[in-house]
Amino acid sequence: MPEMPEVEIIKRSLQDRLVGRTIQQVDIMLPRLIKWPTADRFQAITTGKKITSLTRRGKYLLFGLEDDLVIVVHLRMTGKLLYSSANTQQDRFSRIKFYLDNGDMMQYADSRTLGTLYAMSLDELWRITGLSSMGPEPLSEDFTLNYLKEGLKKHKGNIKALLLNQRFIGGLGNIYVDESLAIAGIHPERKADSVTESEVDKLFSSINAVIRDGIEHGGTTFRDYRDGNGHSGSHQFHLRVYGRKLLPCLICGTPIVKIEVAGRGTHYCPNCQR
DNA sequence: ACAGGAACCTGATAGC
DNA sequence: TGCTATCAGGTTCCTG
Repeated sequence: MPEMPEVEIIKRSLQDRLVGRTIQQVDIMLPRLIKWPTADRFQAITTGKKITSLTRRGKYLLFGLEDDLVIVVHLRMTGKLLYSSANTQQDRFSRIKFYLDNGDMMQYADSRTLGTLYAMSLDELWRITGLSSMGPEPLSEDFTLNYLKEGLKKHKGNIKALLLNQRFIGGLGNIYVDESLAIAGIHPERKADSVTESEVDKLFSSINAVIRDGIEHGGTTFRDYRDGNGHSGSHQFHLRVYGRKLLPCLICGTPIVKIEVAGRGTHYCPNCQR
């Protein structure tokens, strides 16, 4: 469900409330969500630990704990982290609860149960391949125009699949890729190596702009995305193509088309994007 | 290298 | 109303 802007907002909404708190109790209602180590070990090594930091890498959240331990969470499609008082009615899809030393809790809720959680020491993070092999993120120093240019040049496949590949760029997902391509005027089925110099320039700035705007608007709430306090974002009101099938393009009025590319629903303007 | 499909899962919604 | 099909902000693995 969430892409990098949504995960960033979740991080910001939880950071101040969690850092410094101690995890007093962990209830795991759905053990198979724990991918490392076992659910029992996860519970044993996190219980009683103080949370020392909360950071994000791509779509992963990393809860730093004392003793150089870390809890890693990937929300996949429908995962949520919700902070509340411990006696609040639990979410309908609550799967894991972290009870804190101040009488509050953070629950991991997930309707499709595709999310993944890990607990390990910092020097074991290499075990999470999606994390350790992740490419540079938009808005970061490592994500340069030249990196994008060279990467596109080397790829024979279509550009949408490449932009979705987290090894190439960390954090982009289906919505923000469609939006980036729309602003840059590039058809999602274009071969990556066919993109021209001036198009790469536009794409580079559109990727950064779309991610920056997404964060500024508190994320995109299309269905069930919420931040750590249960609040919706508003970037859905700023989307150019995603979810706008048959609606007029905001630039030229041509109806937005929806097709399948790289196995994902893909929206674009057939007039503006070539 | 790359495309396509399946798998992991469940819920909301559209269509009949 | 009730059944069936389709789709979903993600990632990984397998086959051709």
